[in-house]
Amino acid sequence: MQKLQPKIKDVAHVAGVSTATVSRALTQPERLSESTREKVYEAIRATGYRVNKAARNLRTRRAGAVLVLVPNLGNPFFSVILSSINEVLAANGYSVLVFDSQQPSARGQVVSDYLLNGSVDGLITLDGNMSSAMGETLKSANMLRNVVFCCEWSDEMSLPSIRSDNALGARLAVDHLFSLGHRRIGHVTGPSDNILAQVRKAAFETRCAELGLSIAPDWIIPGDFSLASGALAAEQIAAMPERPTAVFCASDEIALSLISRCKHLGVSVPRDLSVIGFDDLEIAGFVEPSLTTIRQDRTRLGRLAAEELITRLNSVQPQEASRIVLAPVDLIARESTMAIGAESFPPNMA
Amino acid sequence: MQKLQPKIKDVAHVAGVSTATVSRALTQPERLSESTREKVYEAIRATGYRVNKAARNLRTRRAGAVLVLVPNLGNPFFSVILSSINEVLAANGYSVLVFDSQQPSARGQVVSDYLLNGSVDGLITLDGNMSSAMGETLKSANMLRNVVFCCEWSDEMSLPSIRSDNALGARLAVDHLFSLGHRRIGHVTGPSDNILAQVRKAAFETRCAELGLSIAPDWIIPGDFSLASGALAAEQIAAMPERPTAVFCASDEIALSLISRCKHLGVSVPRDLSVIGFDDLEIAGFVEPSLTTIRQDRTRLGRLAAEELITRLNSVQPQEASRIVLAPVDLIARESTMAIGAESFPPNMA
DNA sequence: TTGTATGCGTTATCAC
DNA sequence: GTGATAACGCATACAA
Repeated sequence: MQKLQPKIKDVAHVAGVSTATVSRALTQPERLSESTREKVYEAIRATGYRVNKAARNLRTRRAGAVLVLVPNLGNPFFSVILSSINEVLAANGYSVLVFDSQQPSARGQVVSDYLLNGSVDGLITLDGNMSSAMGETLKSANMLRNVVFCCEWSDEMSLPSIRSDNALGARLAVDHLFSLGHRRIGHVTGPSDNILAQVRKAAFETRCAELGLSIAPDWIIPGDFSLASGALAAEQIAAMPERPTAVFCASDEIALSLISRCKHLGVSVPRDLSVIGFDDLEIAGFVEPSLTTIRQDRTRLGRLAAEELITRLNSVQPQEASRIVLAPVDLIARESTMAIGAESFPPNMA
Repeated sequence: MQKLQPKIKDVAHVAGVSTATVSRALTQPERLSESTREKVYEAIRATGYRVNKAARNLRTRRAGAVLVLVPNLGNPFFSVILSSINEVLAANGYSVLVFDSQQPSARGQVVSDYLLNGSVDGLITLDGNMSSAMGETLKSANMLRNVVFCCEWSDEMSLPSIRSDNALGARLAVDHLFSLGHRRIGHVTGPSDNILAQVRKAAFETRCAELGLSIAPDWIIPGDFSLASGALAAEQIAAMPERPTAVFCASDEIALSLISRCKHLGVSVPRDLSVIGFDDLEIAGFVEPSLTTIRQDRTRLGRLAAEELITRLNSVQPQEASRIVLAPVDLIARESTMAIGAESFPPNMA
């Protein structure tokens, strides 16, 4: 295609040095005398030379790239994380390869290939459902030490994991509602096979028990994090003879659509029902009523995961096998929750 | 790291053939006799061999990867597109490299490197603001024929472009409002340097003129596609002595937050103000009132862009330089717009 | 149909 | 501090 792309040899010729010297100027400039170093730089500028990535990768047996596995790229929750991962990795000279783990494609094979054929040096997965096949792949490729979980994780694999303090988040949610006087609290869950959903639900139940709240079985409504499941949950709640006065949703998407559907059904939020979400999507602050929620610092999650991986990639020493980093969460009190029995409205934080 | 990774030579040895034959089994299986082909496959299975990507790339002078440039990865509008791009490219054996073009990093240099150092074979950019420097880079790398614009584009570069019919969208919006009896229509724009914002605004004004509507200057409210700008626009509208009865927003995010803020300000949507958005984000159907909007088929946009690029990458023949594909848009009428003067409506809980 | 031999562009190992 | 030179692992032109 481009026959004219200069190679290291051309630069060496122009600079009047050997190819080895040019290579050094690129990778360990401090080992050259200043004069030759400048000569080489000048030659590089003059020729417009760029190192050929494939050749370098072949020789160094590294890829300079990281694979990020995202469950459902279309979900707005993940894109911010992806962005901050990208930022940190780019700043450290790594490329970001992205793959949607819920894609129709025969993903097992595809992902394995990335790992085994040297396309990437490491993996950050936002998907906690790692197949055992993939675990085997990682092990066989000696890549277990180059994997970092972000947000989600798998209890079966003891790998480093950057995650929000989900249990704390659930407790904060329950405590918030409790302090507002709520004693009848429901919960719309995430998918039962999702680790986040499991942890949040368990912590919800534990906290309720600690506070002496009795939760009717039908107040635990199965969902899947999606907008659709939030709307469904609203229908169920509206139809209950004994409604909860508040509901803790496992995601903001659930909460947002639940609130909207409730309005349609004549259930007013927060007057008839207080609603609290999880995530703090950007839009949570821009709806009416604005959404009380548990904030996850997605930017930090992505950044920490990227930094953790880079540390591992750069160090020869085996790192602590399964480092778990809990990122803090915060309760963001907005308008979708209010004190029980309280008349009227907004920023009513009793 | 992994000293044991089998190479093509090992497979050849096990299969009792030459390395060339193994290579052929991988790239042009039809040129081998069935017996040897099977022998090779078996050996590959037995050894657990995987092609070394770097070596292949070096030899073939291809990367098997595509760079996708996304302006603000955090914006939910783009992630669905990214997902469908990923799907098509993966199905065709290409990896997806993603880069946030609004990243703090010295992006010009970084992106240029991707293109010049052979990391990628082509580029799909969702960012229409292509710097002239980058245009030069592409030209010098002979990569101009491997670039496809998706969603946004640049009029200065005649490159293939997959985009929604934005002008039609704006017309549909105006016509919808007009048919509902609205004669005083406002518009919240996107960023003035954005091509989509420009086209939508121009088409809005043209259509209004065609319909004989006079638009007060202050009804054209500058925005930037963001939630924040929608809320600001609501403030401005509420404060107007002569309000429009309807407003066409350049994005769903603008529309959604505009509606919410309007409620806070005592302006009821759609009773006092009809609002129509642009994009049809998933959440548009899950808010209350649900959002009337112009639907863009994001999945199709991504898929078409990916397919267009693949066609170009696979063909030696020079393709039509600047093919423009207009993806259809649709008006999705929901609850945020209503006939003027019409008394009440759905969930209008006053 | 299959094997032999060369080169893709770089970095690492030696010497000097 | 710098220069030869041998890999890195694969695909392909050419022979057979």
